Amino acid sequence: MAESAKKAPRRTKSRAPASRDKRERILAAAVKVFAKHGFYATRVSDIAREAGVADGTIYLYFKNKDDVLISIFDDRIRRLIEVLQREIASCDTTEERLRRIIEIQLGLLEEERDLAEVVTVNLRQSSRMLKQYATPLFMEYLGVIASVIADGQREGSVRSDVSPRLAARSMWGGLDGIAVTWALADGDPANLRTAAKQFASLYWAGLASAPAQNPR
Amino acid sequence: MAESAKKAPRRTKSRAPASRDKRERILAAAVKVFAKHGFYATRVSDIAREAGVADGTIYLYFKNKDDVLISIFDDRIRRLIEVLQREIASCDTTEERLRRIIEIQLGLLEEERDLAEVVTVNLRQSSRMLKQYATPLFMEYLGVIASVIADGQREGSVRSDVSPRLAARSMWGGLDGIAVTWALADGDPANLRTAAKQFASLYWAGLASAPAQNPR
Amino acid sequence: MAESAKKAPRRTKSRAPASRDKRERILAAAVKVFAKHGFYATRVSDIAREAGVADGTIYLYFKNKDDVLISIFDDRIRRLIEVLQREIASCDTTEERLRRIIEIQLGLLEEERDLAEVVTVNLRQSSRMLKQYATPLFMEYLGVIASVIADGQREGSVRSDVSPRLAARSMWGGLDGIAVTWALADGDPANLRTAAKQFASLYWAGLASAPAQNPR
Amino acid sequence: MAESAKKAPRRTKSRAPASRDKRERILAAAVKVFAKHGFYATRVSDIAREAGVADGTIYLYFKNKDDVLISIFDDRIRRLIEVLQREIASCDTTEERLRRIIEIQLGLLEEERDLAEVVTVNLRQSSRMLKQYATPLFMEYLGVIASVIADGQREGSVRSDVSPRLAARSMWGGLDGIAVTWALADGDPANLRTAAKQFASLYWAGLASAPAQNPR
DNA sequence: CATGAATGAGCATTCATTCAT
DNA sequence: TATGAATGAATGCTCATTCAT
Repeated sequence: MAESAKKAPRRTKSRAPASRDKRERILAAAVKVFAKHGFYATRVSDIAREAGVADGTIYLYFKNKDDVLISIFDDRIRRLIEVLQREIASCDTTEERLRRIIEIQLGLLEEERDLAEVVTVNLRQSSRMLKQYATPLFMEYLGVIASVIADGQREGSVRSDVSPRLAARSMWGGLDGIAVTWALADGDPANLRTAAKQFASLYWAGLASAPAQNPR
Repeated sequence: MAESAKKAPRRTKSRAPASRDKRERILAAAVKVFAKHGFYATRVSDIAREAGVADGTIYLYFKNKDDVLISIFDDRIRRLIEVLQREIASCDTTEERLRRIIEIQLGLLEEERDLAEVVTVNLRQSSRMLKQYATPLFMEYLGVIASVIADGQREGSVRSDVSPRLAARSMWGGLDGIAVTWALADGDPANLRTAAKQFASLYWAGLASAPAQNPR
Repeated sequence: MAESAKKAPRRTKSRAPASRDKRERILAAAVKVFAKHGFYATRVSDIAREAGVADGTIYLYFKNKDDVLISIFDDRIRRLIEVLQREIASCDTTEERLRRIIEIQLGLLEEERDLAEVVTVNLRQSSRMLKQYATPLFMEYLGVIASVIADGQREGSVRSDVSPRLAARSMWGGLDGIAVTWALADGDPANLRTAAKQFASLYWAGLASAPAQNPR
Repeated sequence: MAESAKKAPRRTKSRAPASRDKRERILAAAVKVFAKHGFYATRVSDIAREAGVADGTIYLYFKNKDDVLISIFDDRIRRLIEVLQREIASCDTTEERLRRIIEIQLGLLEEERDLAEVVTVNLRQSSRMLKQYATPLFMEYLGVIASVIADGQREGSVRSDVSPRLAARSMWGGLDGIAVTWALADGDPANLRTAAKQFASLYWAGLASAPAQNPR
């Protein structure tokens, strides 16, 4: 504290909206490095360097490394759910709603590929504790999709012989499968948009109650 | 934990049968502990204890811990592909073939839940190296499904406006999504069988070229 | 544990100087334990304990165990070379210079017997990497001696029918041979001083260009 | 023993003068690999492979890895001492005897460079136990040289103001120094022979009692 | 609040040695 | 005797976490 020569430069940002800002910066950094190297291969110091803070600082905002990952889920997925719900509300038909969800979930890959990678890849490795935290949130996300489907069943646009929950699971899984292989293989945005359209068509064809919905 | 079955022979050093048998035992043990604690949380000594061998013995059969995981993929998935191809050959229609694949992939969960967990969970965490090894094999697996779909398109039973590759991806993903949430949630075999039926219906409805295949 | 000696200076927040101290302490500890047990038999934790630091701390200052040994060579021999050159500069004749070198090299044994042991013993075991690092430095040391001899030849005090390089090698070897056997055998400082005198006489007699240099 | 398919090939030599022969082969192999990689970096299995025997076989002939190195010293140096003594006996003058010793010790490098490397390099690393065994033998070797010098002093050809023991040490050391740097640097046999001549001249000039022995 | 040097538990891997065959 | 699969103790190194400044 008495060392003069040190305080001067202060390269760690402008000090103003500190707390909130720094937490955010750490999360963003974590998303980036987790996506690149995976949770286990990422060192806390990697996150710190990427965020431009000291290692110890991370422990002022998060309980431990696990907590950083948990917080990503918490922050980001919660936000995603909000976006989803807003979009859903602005759609008129169930088909449109599902199409929108598909676009958003796959679109996430383009806009925030890192985040998608983290959510997708890291949901599974996780320690027990992490699983405990991440699962409910993930279930909530699935719940949003499931309720769109359930609503569709109620209004008659969706066949009633499938469990909304199951349909939601398989939709999420299908999208995830596309995402994983897309990331593994080409990574071309154009292909992704084509994939979104085809998947939507496929999925809605499977789900719609009416006859003849397969486009010729 | 195999306590009973193991203690009897105990360090009587039944040297003879060795090699093949022991490698197999290590792999089986690895599947078990990887499934329970995940790849990263599993120590090599855990595998060794489970397999009833010394730590060092593992290195007589595998290059390192990564190699154990890779070998699981290699051995097991290769076997799975063989089973799949045999089953496919014995089916008459594309619908039947896809239904069979769905049953097998989900059925794997019941018979070899640990293996399914390992394959499912660990395909993604993995180091670069692992990814390198696992991906081609996984692509081969997808290829089997894709070719069934392509065949279906050729014979006219499958709509031709979707890429077989994409359809395969989303099918695998859907099944995987069901598997993950099933494992995370209930884990009741009955539910799994129901899920298989519903998913098959859903998926085929989406994929079939003809009209009106949605059961009333 | 160095409790006392450490807390005092603690002034400079600028990590480097504070570090300097600890790095030095680790090197000193390493010299001590390497000398006692040899490089291979010494565990990193031995060095750490001797230095009063944690195992991990060593890796803040050195890349690995090899690097510790390399650093000893680097630091110490560089220092030795400097001393040598300063001393050489302050001598008037070649004979005096060589006598001085002999005294210094053998004298090192008394003052820093551990260091001498490490330098002497470990120059040879070493991994390839170590050899790579140690050799050039050692060659530089030999070069100092060789240039003294070459100067002697130029001014006519040293016979010109021997290669300065070879003469330097054999001088270093002779001193080293004395050192090794001295350490192995008695270890009596008095004997060492006698040895230094006799060797100087012997060596100069062999090297001098003039006749009759054997003292009666 | 009951496995038929195994005994047939019998690639492990002709079985006749087994024991002696095999021990010898192991020692020769050990010299080779110790020279190449050093004692510590050499695995017992390396020696075994080089010798064409099984790992376990080595323990039928030697107590442990250390014992192999000790045995090399014992066998080889004992032999070297014998050679030296025979050669010495066949020389007429002290000068000639020393010249012969120099030639033999340096010549060893050419003929049995590996052995020289082992003796030279490994004398020093060694565990305590090894030191215990190797030192006396080494001292015996030095004793041979020392006694030649002592004889020379008695007959008046060698100056009497140096300790024969010290002279022997420095001679061995000088030769060793030349050897080490020769191995490190060029490795050209021609240079080695030149070195032998120069060193002999240098050394004898230093040691001789008479005046004017420096060749013009 | 922020820092980053220090800590030390934890773990993969190696390899000398044993021993059933 | 000879074998080599199996053993398991031993250890270098990493990295999440702490805490004095």
